[in-house]
Amino acid sequence: MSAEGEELAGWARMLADGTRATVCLALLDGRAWTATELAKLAKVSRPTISEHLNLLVGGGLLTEVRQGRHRYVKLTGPDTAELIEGLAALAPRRTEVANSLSAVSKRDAFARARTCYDHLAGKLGVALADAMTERGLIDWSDGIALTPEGQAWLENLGVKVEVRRGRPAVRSCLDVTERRPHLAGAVGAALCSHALQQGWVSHIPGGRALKVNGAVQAFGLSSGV
Amino acid sequence: MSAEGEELAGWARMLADGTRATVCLALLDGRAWTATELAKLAKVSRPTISEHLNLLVGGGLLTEVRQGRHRYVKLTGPDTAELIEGLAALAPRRTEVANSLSAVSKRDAFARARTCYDHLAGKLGVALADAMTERGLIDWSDGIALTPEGQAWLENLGVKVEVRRGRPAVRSCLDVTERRPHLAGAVGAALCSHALQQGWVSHIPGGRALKVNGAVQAFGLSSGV
DNA sequence: CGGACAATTCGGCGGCCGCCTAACTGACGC
DNA sequence: GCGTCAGTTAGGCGGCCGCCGAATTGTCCG
Repeated sequence: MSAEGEELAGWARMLADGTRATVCLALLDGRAWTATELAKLAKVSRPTISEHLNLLVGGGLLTEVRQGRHRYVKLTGPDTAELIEGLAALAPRRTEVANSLSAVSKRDAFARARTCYDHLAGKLGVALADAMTERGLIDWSDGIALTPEGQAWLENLGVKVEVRRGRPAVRSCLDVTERRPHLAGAVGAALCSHALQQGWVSHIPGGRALKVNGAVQAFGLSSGV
Repeated sequence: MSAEGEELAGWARMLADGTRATVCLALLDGRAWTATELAKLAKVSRPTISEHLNLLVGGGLLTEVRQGRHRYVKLTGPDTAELIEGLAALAPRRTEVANSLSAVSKRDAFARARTCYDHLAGKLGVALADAMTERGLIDWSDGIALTPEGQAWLENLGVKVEVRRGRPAVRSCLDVTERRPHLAGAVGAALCSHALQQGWVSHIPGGRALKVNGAVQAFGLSSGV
C-alpha cells in the first residue's frame, strides 16, 4: 500500500458512496444547492447529508457558502466538475433501457443539448466546438487555444469573457454522451451564458437539458446539429 | 441515491481502497503481474490480494490469465489504463517533498520520460505529440486523427502499427506530470515499442522511467526535450 | 419574545469491508 | 510419489462507515 495509492484511493473514496455520488452528479448543473434539497434528492435524513457534505467540502470537492440559516454548497470549480463528468464518461456505459416514452424523450433531450456545469454540452456542445475548430477560432496544435480570429469572433458576437485568475480561457472537456471533447473554460462559460441570455437556448425545467432555438446557426457557424 | 449515482460510486469504489489503488498504479506499466508479486508490493497477505484481484477482475478493470499455478493479472486495456492515469492526473497534486537525493533524481527521471501503459509519456511523450502536431502528422480538428502525412511518416520510419478491433489508431491521454495530452492509441503503442526496439529509449530498472538516447531527434522531429 | 425552520451534534446500531491465520487445492519438478 | 510453492477457501476479528432519531444550536420573522 503505497503513499501514491493511498492518495488516489482518498479521492476515489469521496465518490465511492452512492449518496455522495448522487450529490455530485446533481451539482453538475453548476447551481448551489442547500443541504435539505440534497437530502431530499438523495433520500437520506438531514443529519446524514450534513456529514456527507462535511466530507466533500473537507476534501475540496465542494465549496460552501453559509447564508443565514442555509448552507449552500456547490462544486468547487470547473476542474472538479470536469473531474466528475470525466469519470462518469470514462466508466463504460451500460446500455440503459428506457422504460417509458417520457424517459426516452428525456434522455434524447439530454443527449442533444445540456449544460455541463457552466458550459454547453451534448451534441450541441460538440458541434459548436467542431464548428469553431473548422473556422479556425480555436487551435488544438498546442493543447487548446483561442486564436486571434476566435477573439475577434467573440467580440463581434458581443460575448464578454469573464477572466478569472487561474481559469484557462479555453479548455476541452470530455462529453459524457458523445465521448468527444466540447468547449469549456472561461470562453465556454461565456458562450453558454450568452446563448441563454439571447434566448438561443433555454433551460428545460427539472434537469440540465436545454431547448435549442437555432443555436449553432445563431452563433453564425454553418454546421447543423 | 440515484441509479446513476450508484453506478458512478461502484466504479469509484474499485479504486477507493489503498491496496487496490496501489495495485492499479503498479499495473500501469502495462505488464502482467502475479498475485504474489502484488501482495509483496502492497504489503498484504496472499489471501487478501487474492480477494482484491477477484473484485477488480469481476469489475472489469483487470483481466487475468491463468498459467499453471500462476495467476497473471493486467489492466483490461488501454482505456482502463487511461482511466486510472487520468484520474490520478486530475487529482490535485500535493507538492511532494522529495526527502533524499536519490528520490529527487528518481522523480525527475519519471517526469522526463516513462511509459504509460504501452505508450510514451512524460516530457518526452508530450514533446513527441507536440512535434507530430506541428509537422501535421496528427490532426486535432475533429477529435484527434492521424493524417495521411502521419501515415507516410510511420511507414517511412518502419513502424508497424498493430490494428486491433475496437482500439482507435490515435488517442490522446492526459499526462500525469505534464497535465497536457500525449499520444496513446495503437500508433502511440507502436511508436513506443519501436523506440524501445531501436534503443532510442530503454527501461530504467525498477519502475516505468525511461532512459533517453536521442529520442525525439531519432524520430526525425526537430523539437528538443 | 416565541414559534418555525435549517442545520448540526450526539449516541448508537448494523453491516460491510479489509485483514489475518490456518487449512486446503492443485501444479510443478526431482 | 513427495516436497515445494502459488493460490484459494474458510472462519473470524476489528474497525470504520453510513444511517437514523432525539436533542441542540442558531436564524428568521411576526
